[in-house]
Amino acid sequence: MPRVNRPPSDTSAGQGAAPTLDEVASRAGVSRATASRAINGGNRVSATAQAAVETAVRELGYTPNPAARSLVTRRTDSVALVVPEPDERVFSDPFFVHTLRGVNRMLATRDLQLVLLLARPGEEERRLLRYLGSRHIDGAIVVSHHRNDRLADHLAALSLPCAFIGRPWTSADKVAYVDTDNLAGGRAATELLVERGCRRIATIAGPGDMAAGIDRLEGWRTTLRAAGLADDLVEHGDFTEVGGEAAARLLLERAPDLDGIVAASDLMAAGALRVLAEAGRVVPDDVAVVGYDDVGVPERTSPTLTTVRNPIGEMAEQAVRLLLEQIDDQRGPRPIRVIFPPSLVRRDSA
Amino acid sequence: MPRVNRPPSDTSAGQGAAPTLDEVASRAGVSRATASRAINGGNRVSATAQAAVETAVRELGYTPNPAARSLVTRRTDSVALVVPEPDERVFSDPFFVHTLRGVNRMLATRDLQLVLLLARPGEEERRLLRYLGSRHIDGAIVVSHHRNDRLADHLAALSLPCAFIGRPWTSADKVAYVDTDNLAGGRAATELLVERGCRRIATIAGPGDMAAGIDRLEGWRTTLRAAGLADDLVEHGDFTEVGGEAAARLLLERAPDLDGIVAASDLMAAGALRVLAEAGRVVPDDVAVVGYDDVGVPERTSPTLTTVRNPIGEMAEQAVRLLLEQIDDQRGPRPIRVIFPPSLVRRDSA
DNA sequence: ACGTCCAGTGGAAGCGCTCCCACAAGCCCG
DNA sequence: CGGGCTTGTGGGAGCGCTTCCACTGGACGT
Repeated sequence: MPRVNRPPSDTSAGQGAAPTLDEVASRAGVSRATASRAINGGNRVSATAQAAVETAVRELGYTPNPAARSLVTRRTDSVALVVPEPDERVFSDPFFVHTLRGVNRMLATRDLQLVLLLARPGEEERRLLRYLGSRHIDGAIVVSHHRNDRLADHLAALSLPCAFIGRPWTSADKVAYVDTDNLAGGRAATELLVERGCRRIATIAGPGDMAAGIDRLEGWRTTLRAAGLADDLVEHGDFTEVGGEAAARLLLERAPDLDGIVAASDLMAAGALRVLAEAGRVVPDDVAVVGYDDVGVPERTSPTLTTVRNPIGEMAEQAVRLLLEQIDDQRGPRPIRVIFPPSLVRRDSA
Repeated sequence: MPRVNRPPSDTSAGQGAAPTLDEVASRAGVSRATASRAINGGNRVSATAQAAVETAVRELGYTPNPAARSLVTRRTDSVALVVPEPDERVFSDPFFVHTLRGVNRMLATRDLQLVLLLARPGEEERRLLRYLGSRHIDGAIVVSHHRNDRLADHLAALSLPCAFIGRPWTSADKVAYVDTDNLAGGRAATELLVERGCRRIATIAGPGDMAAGIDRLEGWRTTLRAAGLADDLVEHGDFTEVGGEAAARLLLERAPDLDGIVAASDLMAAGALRVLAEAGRVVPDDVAVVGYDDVGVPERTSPTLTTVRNPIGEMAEQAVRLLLEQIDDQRGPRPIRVIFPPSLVRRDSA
């Protein structure tokens, strides 16, 4: 006695229920196995069978059931983008936005889906880890920003394929990551000003709990010391324009004679430009300004911003590539790292 | 002869392989059925069995396999957030960012995952629709922004549970959506200025292909006409600060005597404030300014911005609620709509 | 002529889970 | 004290798919 569990109406063409592989197979006059092969790349399938299956698929509007598929393949074809989000900064940051788009674009080419995981530390982090450990996704890309973020440890322990964008604070030797050389970037920006003849060079540094902030500041500092200049003019900003304005005002107050500013982000540099203009300083003649990132902002300021280019697109791309490698040859995660060199982009502000 | 397909090493405790329900069950001394019940809410399970299962789960570090589960339940417990993304505007818009966070927060409470789907019209849209039609997700939230966006039609045809944030351009009678009354908002802002005594009131409108832009503009226009004032001072911006600056400059040039500006976003209003300050106009005495949205920006401008509050958080929340209703009682999608009234928030700029 | 090989194929065994159903107790009621 | 409950339980049948394996027949080498 065959089981008939479906609603009676379903005996008909059944618009409501999605077609299954069985239906495709019988319509194409082949077995389920052959139909499956035909659909997945057509290995070891005769041309006739292939064509028949393709026709059946089209006529039925068949789409494979992803749950059934991933139950057996143990792949979900989706990867997580993990964003520790202690505040809204992440989103206002063009850096992050471009990362997101880069990752998304790259994944799309491989037909992988992006699952966005926002998680503040604390309760949400537990949820996050639980999720990551549940075979929901094939791997994770982590936008690593903040200091006390033990995600890398946990991911390494989970042995889930993952790639960090930005060096993780812990377990940097256990996971794969891409990064730029922020130290070199900070140095390059500062050296430009020194060579230009600036002698009183300030910096608007990033937050002290983010690698990008710390390293760029350090690059600024070493360069100044090497040049025998004072390195006392430091104000921290939060990578935003408003933060940059506030910092610039403070600096101007502390050192009315300053003749150069290295900002740790373009947005902060833009804020500084505005403050300098208000204060009647001419850029770059009175004060030269260098930004950081070069994504979107620098062309639009006035004057246009000389900046250190952060190859965000390539970084995102590379991160995805590292991730896919790990997913593909399942020897587990491997701690590869790729560091991109920064490059100076000269425009009008310095 | 039993099938032994696993690698030999797996006979042992098998750290590598994830534990299955079977293992939990046998460890707890119950059947798989009982274990399943215990894990899913514990209905019709004795206290002892419940406890035994919970212990086993903990000891084994068991997590249900989502693929297996959704294969039978026909639920994936994840919903898509669809963002038509013709350009980067979406991300720089605080409105969008807050929507994202609101949706995410709301979904988190129900343990649903957010799958972010960015799709430019064109090739990517095909991919998107294919994805949506494949039982990958239980439903979709669509941030509806742009005019020639036929997503609503397609979703209605797919009969996939969905909810739009912002009235869709087509099929508005077939799908559920939440929106604010942008017309009323535009009116309220303008009326405030009229009552204040402004007589030469300009507007910085949003893009002409977005509902929010059009409706707010229309609200401005009807109010001015009703008051017997001229409605010729219109400049369009792109919802950004830079756009607002440009528009304000243009307006000031066209009508040096203007005494009021209604901006379709806070960011544009902030840009206008800056231009007005540069031009030596005192806000609100010379020129009164009203913004729109009230999310983050208005408190930080100087002077602080009077604005029309857009209840973004509640909208996102409500959208998720509409979606969940449809998902829960599977009578298919229903075209409910919820319109939020805007409210005026008075600060210093008007 | 015969074995060998290999491209194609279908049968069937699961992947790990939920849930229907049958069944065993214990309970209360008349 | 037997019939009906409710409550808890396990057996087992799938969900829709991939993939192992055994098998066929024709092309090929010797």
